[in-house]
Amino acid sequence: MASTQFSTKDRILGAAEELFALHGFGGTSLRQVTSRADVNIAAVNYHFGSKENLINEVFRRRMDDMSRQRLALLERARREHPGELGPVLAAFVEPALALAGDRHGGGAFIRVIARAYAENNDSLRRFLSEQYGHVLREFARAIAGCVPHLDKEQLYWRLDFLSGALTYAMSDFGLIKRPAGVAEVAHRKRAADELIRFAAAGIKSDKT
Amino acid sequence: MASTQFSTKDRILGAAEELFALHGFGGTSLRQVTSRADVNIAAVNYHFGSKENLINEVFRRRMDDMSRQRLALLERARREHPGELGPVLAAFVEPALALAGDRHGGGAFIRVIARAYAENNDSLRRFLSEQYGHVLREFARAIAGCVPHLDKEQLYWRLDFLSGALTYAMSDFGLIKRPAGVAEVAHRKRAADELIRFAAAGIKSDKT
DNA sequence: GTCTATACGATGATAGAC
DNA sequence: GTCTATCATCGTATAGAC
Repeated sequence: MASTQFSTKDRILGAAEELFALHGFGGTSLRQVTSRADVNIAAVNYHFGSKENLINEVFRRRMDDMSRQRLALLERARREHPGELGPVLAAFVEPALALAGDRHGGGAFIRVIARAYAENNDSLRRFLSEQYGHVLREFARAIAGCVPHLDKEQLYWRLDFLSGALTYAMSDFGLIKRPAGVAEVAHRKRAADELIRFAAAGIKSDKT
Repeated sequence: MASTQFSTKDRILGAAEELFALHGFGGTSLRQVTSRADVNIAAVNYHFGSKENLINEVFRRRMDDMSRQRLALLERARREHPGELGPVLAAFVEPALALAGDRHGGGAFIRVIARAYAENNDSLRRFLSEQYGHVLREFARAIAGCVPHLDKEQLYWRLDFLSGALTYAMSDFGLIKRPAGVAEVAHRKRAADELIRFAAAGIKSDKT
């Protein structure tokens, strides 16, 4: 079979990702997805079972990749800059912002995360915690090693604040918008640098 | 008329807020809303014109109140603690966390906010920016007065990070969970104190 | 002014033929 | 695996009762 061809399943995932990013979940109909992917409407239910599950699979494809990048960068930071907080934060922040800024579905990705907030009790949240909780715990350990005076509870508060700030930055929801004259890559780099500086100061802040 | 009765309009708003929090905008049908509110399906279009406008009005009911509290506390902070960053941040953070912890619908409201991210509702975004942007700008001015060395762009980045961390804290999404033995009010106070300290250090951080 | 009954086109999902 | 056909349900609109 020709390697230039994608499977029906992959074509659906790709089309869904692009459309979700553009118009959101509710704003994207499966008929739009299957039309863009050039497959029959019923194929999405055959391969994914439901629209809900299709959304989860779009998300997983990106999240797995991001987690690998984060852990690889974290290991490098520990090796090359032991005891330094900045490189650890960079390992956490940069793969996420790179993904959010990726034109191919990054927008969809961040919206799935936001949905996980909202569905406070739901299976998506459990899924995230089970699949990717070890990544967060690894970063908690690394940060604790850089800021040993911090007690554990306070460290977790500050990790939560970092995650929240990062999510917000990824979502482009706030005051800051990318100016027309600035390239996407440069904008992401700026966001990462600003966030790392902000969070480093916050995390190092005195206990009392 | 009896004051113990809510109007049709209010019953629709209340039912919508609860259901939006539970199942999202897309996941909540107007028929579910009107069924819970015990009104006819057509009443929502009569009173609100569309589902989209109903969503906006659900936001307005909570946001107007929170914005008033924020601005009142901000004015007091400027009067009683001129030049101090902490009280300004407290004026921004505390009304939001109080709303998130309020048993009367506020808890539902924060989940509604997360839904807004998740579903990338552009018109809701525009609505929020138009209606409440002046509050954020007022805080930007106040913070700039406390940290004059910060240039404007950097200030806006940091305000976005603060907003993100605050939203995350409001949602109870992260690693930190309220322990069973801690009262809701005490947990909110702890969250506010931790966030104010974290953000103050981040905002004051040196430019380079 | 408020509200209801009802209808319309589009959607997500499913069953069964191929 | 993929299709066509079909179904319940969705948001919205309208006509008219009180």
